[in-house]
Amino acid sequence: MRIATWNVNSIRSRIDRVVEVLQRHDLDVLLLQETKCRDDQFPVLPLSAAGYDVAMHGLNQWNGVAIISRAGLDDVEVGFPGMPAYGDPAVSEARAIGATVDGVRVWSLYVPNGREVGHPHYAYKLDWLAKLRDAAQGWLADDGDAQIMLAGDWNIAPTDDDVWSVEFFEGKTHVTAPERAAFRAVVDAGFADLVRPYAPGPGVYTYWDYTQLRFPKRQGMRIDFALGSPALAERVTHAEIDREERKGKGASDHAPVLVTLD
DNA sequence: ATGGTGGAACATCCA
Repeated sequence: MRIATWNVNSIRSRIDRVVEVLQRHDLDVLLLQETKCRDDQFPVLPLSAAGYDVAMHGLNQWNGVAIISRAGLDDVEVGFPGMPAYGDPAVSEARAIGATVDGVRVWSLYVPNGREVGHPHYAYKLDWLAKLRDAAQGWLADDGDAQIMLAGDWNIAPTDDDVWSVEFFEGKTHVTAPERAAFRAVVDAGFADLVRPYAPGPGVYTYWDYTQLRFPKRQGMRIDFALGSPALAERVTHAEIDREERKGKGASDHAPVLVTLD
């Protein structure tokens, strides 16, 4: 089984690339973030024509997550238990959707950006990650043999090797100690980075800002991850970051991250 | 090895 995660930065503006990625990589499952549309706006037909089903969750033009699968979509769940809301009044955002595909519980996750250190959105980000850790820890406690994938845009560069310049990011979000600790807590709960063994750094990224020629200058960040429970991790036979997909007109600012299971 | 951001309610916000 081949599973990928991708921050697509608008499904409506990228649907042709999504179908092409599904076919080029012979994907069974594609987890999307930043679909940026309501469910009724989601372009389902091109995916149906390609043989895929979709479970989507979008409330407005912001955020939005989806799971595309040609291997089943069971027990679809919107949001994880305990997921925090944001704003005044606090509203639950479209940042998490889960489903079971052929015995694998997959989650498409769009971690809050944080905006600036000290901003309410930064506290929200840390709380969201802590609650995700709690939920995921509970799933493993319930069944230590569960095959669980936590994949998506984590908006965290876990180590200095994961940014093009430590100096550039000093004092900015994505690299602060609390964010890195929150990410590490999920790993420590039993969810390993499934991709890193197959895509070692430094200088290996999943995101490049649209501005300042960041991509051709190879100035990116590794912020998109597929983490897996022990039972899932032992099934991984290959993984890669599709850097080619970041090239050309109409690219997302994120690259797809792919995992192959036996 | 790409083209000086891009996407969305098209005003600004968000990333």
